Amino acid sequence: MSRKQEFICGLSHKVTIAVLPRLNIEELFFELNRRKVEKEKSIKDRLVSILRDVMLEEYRQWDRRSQVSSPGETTIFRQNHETATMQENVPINYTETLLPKTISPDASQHSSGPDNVLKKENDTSNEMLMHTNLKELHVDADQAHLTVPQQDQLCIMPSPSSPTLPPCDAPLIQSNNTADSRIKEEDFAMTTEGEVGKPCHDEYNIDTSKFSTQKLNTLNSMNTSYSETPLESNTPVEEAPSARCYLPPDNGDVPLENGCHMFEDDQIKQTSQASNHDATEDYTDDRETADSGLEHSGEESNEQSSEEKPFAHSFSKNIYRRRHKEEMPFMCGECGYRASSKHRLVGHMRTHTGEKPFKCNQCNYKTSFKGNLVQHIKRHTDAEPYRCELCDYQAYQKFLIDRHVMCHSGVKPYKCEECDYKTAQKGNLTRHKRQHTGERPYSCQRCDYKAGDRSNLAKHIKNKHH
DNA sequence: ATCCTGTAGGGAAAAGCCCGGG
DNA sequence: GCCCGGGCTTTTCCCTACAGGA
Repeated sequence: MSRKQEFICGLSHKVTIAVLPRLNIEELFFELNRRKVEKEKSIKDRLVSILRDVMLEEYRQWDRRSQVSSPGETTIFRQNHETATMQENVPINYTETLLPKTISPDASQHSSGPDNVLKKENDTSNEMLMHTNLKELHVDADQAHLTVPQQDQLCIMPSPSSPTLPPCDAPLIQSNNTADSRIKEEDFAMTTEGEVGKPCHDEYNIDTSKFSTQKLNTLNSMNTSYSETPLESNTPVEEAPSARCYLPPDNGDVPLENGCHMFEDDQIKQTSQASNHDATEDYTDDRETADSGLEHSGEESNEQSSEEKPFAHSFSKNIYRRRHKEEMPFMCGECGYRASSKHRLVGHMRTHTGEKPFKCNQCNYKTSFKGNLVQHIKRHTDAEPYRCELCDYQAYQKFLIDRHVMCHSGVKPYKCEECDYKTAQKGNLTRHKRQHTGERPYSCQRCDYKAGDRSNLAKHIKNKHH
């Protein structure tokens, strides 16, 4: 798929088809419903496949229309779900990502009304959240010149009776205008869904009346200052963060910079809490029981520990599992990455901003993650705590010693599908496959030589041109 | 000289796990 | 006691360099 397609077929401004597998099944259903595609009971992979096909078809239709229309000029418009069909309007981009909190069989029974408009409900357990990023309508740079149409072409003016639609009083911002990445209230505009409140499936009903717009109050002045203590003798220097992070004023969704949003999923929370009891009965964790026996080795101590706090132990652990494995309420609007907590998402956002606040004071190394700096600093020490029992190899990372031991064992889990080649490292298989594809991405600047491996090109240059 | 492979170093990013405070 | 934020550690993925045999 071309980069162009990747960007155009997104669920929202920058979310691409590649993100589809990371969406919740509820989100997939919702997006399908939004596109008026008949859904079926299906596993998530199937839904992803369906939605991907739909999005590609939309793009193809749009592409054909673009070619028919005057070349060199493309108009941004939004799909009017009320009046237009997919054949008539093919969206370049969607400006909002709607995240239903849950799919309830009786969701259609939920009331809807004006009270829900832009209202932070006291009980948010049933609230479905959405976020918008109208201002970040991105179109690939190599696309045709964009003409911003009139406001009525851009925005779907919400019906007065629509319970979820704030007024659209601002035109969409031209896609390449990204100077100010902050989301303003005026930038919000929800499309009126033709299927609002209408069951989309016998069992999976999405009541869009339960959606509310995210809270728009951003605390721009808040700074994500880092207060890292120096790492022992190496004392990594900490840079002042250049990017600000938008933190939630309350329980609302949180727009972060660069289209990053956080979602508060109270419904999921409630569901998880409701399931806590059952989960605790099934939960066992060998490692934790082992840890509890540090002072008293053996099964006895473990059993004793469990007896002392039979419920607290499993409940606490269960909370951990719920937090870190089941709930992922914080989503990055850039790539669809989901995090279990805000600080994880903040860290993730550094991968998009390029912020690298952690610096090694012994070299120029910078990183976005403190843990990586800790790993890096080990390089500057002589300590290599991991040693191979079969040879003299030593490593400062456990992963390195594990991989090394794998070489001794002769285990080669990566197999080529086209020949009998096997290897212990995935990268080797990737490199090997270039033989079958004939790919030689590394070209010599001084002759016609091309290599499938960078090191071979380096050898060639060294031998031929030096 | 070139191709191919094995091995290993290291960075980036995310996940796992834990703890303290509200 | 519970929940949340956040810190530290570990794991995973990927790219790359280097050496050596064919």
